[in-house]
Amino acid sequence: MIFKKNRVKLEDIARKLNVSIATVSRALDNNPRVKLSTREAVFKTAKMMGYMPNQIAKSLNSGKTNIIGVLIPRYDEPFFIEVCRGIDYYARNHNYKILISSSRNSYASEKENLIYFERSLVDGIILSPTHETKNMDHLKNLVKKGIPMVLFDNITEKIKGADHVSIDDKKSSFSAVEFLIKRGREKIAFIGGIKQKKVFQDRFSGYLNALNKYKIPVDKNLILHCDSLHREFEEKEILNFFEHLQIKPDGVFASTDNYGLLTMKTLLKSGLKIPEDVSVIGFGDVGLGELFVPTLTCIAQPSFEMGKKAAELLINQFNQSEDPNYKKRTIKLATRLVEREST
Amino acid sequence: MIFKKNRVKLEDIARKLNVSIATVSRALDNNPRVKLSTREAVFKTAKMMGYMPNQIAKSLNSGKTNIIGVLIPRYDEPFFIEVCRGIDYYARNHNYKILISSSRNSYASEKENLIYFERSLVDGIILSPTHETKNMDHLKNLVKKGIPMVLFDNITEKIKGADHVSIDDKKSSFSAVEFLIKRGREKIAFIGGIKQKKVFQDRFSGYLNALNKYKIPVDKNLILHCDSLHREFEEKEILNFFEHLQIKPDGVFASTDNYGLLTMKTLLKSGLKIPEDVSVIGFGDVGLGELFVPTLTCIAQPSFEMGKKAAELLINQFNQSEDPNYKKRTIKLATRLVEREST
DNA sequence: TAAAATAATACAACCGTTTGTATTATTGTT
DNA sequence: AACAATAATACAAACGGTTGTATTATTTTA
Repeated sequence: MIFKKNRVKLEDIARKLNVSIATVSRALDNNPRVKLSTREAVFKTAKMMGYMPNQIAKSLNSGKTNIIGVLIPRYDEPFFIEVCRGIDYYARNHNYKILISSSRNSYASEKENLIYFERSLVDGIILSPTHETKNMDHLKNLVKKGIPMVLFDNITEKIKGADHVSIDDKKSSFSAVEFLIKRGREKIAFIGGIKQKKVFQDRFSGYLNALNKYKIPVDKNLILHCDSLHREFEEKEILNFFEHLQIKPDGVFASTDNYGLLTMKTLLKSGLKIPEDVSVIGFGDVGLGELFVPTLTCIAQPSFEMGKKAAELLINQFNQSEDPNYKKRTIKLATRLVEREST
Repeated sequence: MIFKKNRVKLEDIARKLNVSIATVSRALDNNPRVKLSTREAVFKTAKMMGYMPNQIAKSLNSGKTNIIGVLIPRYDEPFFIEVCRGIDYYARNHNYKILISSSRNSYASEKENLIYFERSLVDGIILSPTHETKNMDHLKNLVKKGIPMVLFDNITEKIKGADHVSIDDKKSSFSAVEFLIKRGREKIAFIGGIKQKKVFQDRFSGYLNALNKYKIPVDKNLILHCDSLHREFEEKEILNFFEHLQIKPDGVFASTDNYGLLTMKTLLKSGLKIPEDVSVIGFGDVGLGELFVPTLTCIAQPSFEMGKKAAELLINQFNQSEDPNYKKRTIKLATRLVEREST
């Protein structure tokens, strides 16, 4: 690291001006304790020498890094990227940077990443637990140590001392399915994601609740829980499911937009017309739905907002860190149904 | 930052065991200079007390952060996310972390972010310049200071002392257009991106070169350079373009997959059949093309590989940092044409 | 013009590690 | 048992800043 050795530091400026390091430090901070003329000289010299403060040294003695650790289950999911954008947006405006990491759907990796965050002294953590994360002790321990934390999206279990941001998955999917039912659909298929994941469990519950309310019998054949962790396999799973279906559905509730698109693709190929023969509704609204023909009706989840809110809650925690009774919050953001051509 | 105050540090372990801090430090490092029994006691106590090394202090001391700064023009472009995944993959395996930031297509923000990277003492930088970045002085200065750097994707100008990774945009788009021509297409439209951006200029050149070679006259009406910086507007631009076209094209070369999909959507809506009436070919292969019906033929750009390669080059630079004559490299990764249903 | 008040600056400790060197403890040799 | 050799550990400086307190320089006051 040659370049780090040659860095201009306070000492260099001090030597050049024949003043102490402390004076230079205060001068750059525009501290009135330093004579104006000295301050000006320091500024000038600092600029001339190309001085750049060493953030590491600052952090070491302030105990603050101004970095928020963000842990998501995967990068290749537009929802998470949107959330990150939201976090970044809010954080940037409040002088924080974000350090994003992916747990790649692995509990072990989640733990590892959190350890790294802790070692690096991030000021706080925002994360969405993986589907493998059943035991929350690693999170509870961090919170117990006093590390500010906000959970979002897939909240299996609430953690005392942390904030939570999510949507009401049950209610949202209920209304999606109800929407199909009110349009006269009765053979409604469900395409879910990894069964162990809370959000998908909830979306499934919502589906069941809606059928129940309208006294529509549940047909197990119309239910698919995808469990591919990678894009390439999802399509095959869905294709396979519809190919082997005896009864053709007249409606499909897909628990993500991606599943919704793959469903439409499969159905179209099998010769069905959307929405005439079958209506399809997705979940997420991550920008994919509008690309397709027909465009996909879906439950719009406010991803960017979710990120912004998570960052806001976290930064509030920072500012309240002196107050042990600061009340943590659980926020459910509103979703809405965006009607497009597929229904 | 209460939690940082309560952190267990070497001193606490040292005090408990009645040894010096230096001994604890060496013991945890498994240094044979420390008696085995002492080492064991230190390990045990460290574990018991929940010791976690302070990365900031380590970095200050070593002058190494083990962090790679990654700067991309935008988050909401799957290509960049794929590149980041590739960087992350390689970096992770070599004990580096990545700090991703977005310049949001702004030259000013690019400069700001680089300053932040420099202050934070990242060990090196991987970036894709924005379309606004004409003057490369800020990059040259960093390189001159000795900061390892790798540029990828949109390389306006090569920087002496940095590595470069990209594809051959001209050749790739040439072959895309040639492919259409060989299929008998003659009225081939071009959908480009921001004109100021090198990659799009090159893709346009490739288009022109192909027409030239096959003596097909260039029709300005068939050429569109999109300059929306946000998703929402791109569709309108493309819709508008095709609506006002007098002559209907029999082929379209879209310089990104997203443009390709939007094009297909527009053409399908106007009643044309793909690929019967018009063939469409995209660029990127970022996972969108397979969702659509018909699936999109495209030039596949090895995004993940590009990230991996960039990280590899950067980390090589780290290891050669003592050698001022270490030869920097410019790598062009191969693209390939993936034929799907749209042609 | 000397003492008091205040402005300007310097000194030194600290943040939590690492690491070269000095010191002390233990072992081996005769 | 005395000394050398070696093992084990302690001391202290360094990384680059910040900040409380001490010191020096200047101005004000009587």
